[in-house]
Amino acid sequence: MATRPMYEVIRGDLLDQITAGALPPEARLPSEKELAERYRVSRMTVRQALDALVRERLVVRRRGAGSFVAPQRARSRRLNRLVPFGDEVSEDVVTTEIRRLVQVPPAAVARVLELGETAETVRLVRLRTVGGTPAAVQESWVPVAAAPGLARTELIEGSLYRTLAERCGIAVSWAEQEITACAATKELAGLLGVPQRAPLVEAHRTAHEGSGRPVEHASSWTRPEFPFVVRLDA
Amino acid sequence: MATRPMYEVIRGDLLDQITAGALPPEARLPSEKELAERYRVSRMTVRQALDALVRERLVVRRRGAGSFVAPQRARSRRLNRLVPFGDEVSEDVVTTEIRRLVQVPPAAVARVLELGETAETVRLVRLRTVGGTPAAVQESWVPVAAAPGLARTELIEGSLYRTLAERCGIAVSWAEQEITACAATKELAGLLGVPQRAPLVEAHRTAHEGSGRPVEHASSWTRPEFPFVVRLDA
DNA sequence: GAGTGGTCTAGACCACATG
DNA sequence: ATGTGGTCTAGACCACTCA
Repeated sequence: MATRPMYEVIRGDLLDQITAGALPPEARLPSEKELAERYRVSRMTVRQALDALVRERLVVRRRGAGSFVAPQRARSRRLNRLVPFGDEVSEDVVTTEIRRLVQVPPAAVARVLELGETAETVRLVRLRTVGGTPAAVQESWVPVAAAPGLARTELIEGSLYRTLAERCGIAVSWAEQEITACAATKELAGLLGVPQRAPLVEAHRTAHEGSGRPVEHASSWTRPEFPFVVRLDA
Repeated sequence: MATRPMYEVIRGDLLDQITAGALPPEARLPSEKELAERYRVSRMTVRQALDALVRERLVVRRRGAGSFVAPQRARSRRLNRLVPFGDEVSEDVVTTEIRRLVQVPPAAVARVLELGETAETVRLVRLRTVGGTPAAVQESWVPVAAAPGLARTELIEGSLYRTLAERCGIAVSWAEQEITACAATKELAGLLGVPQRAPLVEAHRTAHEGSGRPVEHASSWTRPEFPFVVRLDA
């Protein structure tokens, strides 16, 4: 019996009640004391559960008053998260077309991946389509040394990160992304179905595993109808 | 004596040692037990201090091994934070030119600010200049009702948020931002010194106070040499 | 095996919000 | 005045890492 910690259990129960609507936005949660009694657990353990929900912005605490489900607008979707492309963009059907080859990357890419100038990478170029219209081109480089086998595996549902996780044992944990704008080159214009020199959203991302080792560098070009959404905190 | 909580004191001490370099990246911190003894405090209190540093990504824990200062590359600047424009862009000299007037905003802006169709706002248009070259145009709307006095106050160092905080008692706590691309209109091209139809980074932001009430809606157009940088987590 | 962080207890006193 | 969350104690057992 792989027994989860009690604070995880409590957090899960409260999360279920919040997402199911049994605890609607602004509703008061049971007090810490009451939860402690209900779960036959000490108050510190209840606080661990609530701490997690507060960090996830689902709950706010008010000293002297109680803990409350966060107002809807404070929740703001799954922002600043690394999510598969499909989840990023609505509910429409997402398809992916792939080109893949093994090659030595440009020097700038080798540098951010902390590779020597001659190390090989798997280069993936994907065309993402949403509801039938082309939305984005993504070009990724993954060091061959980091993910042996990637060159010979099919991508799981077009998702590089799922493939790295389930086929190569590499868990991407965080990434830094630069977002800017550019004019469509002739090639991008053709792929994305926009006029040459049309404005595109250009992004450059470096993804890392938990240890901090870089495992992917990617560039993407997206039609402006598909903006990036970011949450900022003070 | 406004006595800070002990876990804040401990966190502060460790933070100082990390930023001063006394505890360099990858260095092992004293064990929780040792810190507890040193500060004459229980281990749970030490853990509160370490929890905070872990959330700030300055420290990583390894069960059975110890707690360590996070590797440099995992820290990644002050990302996903609401910072004054000057802090966003390097060390260059930033100047600001301001136009300000009171007017009823477009319907789309009124809606996100949760205002009636006839409510007035302070509209600020700022031209941001970095090292002498124009970098961005920012257009902000702030409800007059939320910030009475804003219409008659000078901005503190060109910063709307500092002014709201120090002159109007409004603490902006978080914002949601949409980033996309557009082609420079004739007017933007003139202000930013780029050709007409040149690609620009376009962003739309709604900022909220802690209570969740929206206090600003802003749009900005930035030359692509000044990208947005975002950190994403799994 | 010794030391580390992960989880948990059963209390306590305090500052604060609300009726 | 009552009840809430904020802070803190002085222990405990466990799972894990490392020498």
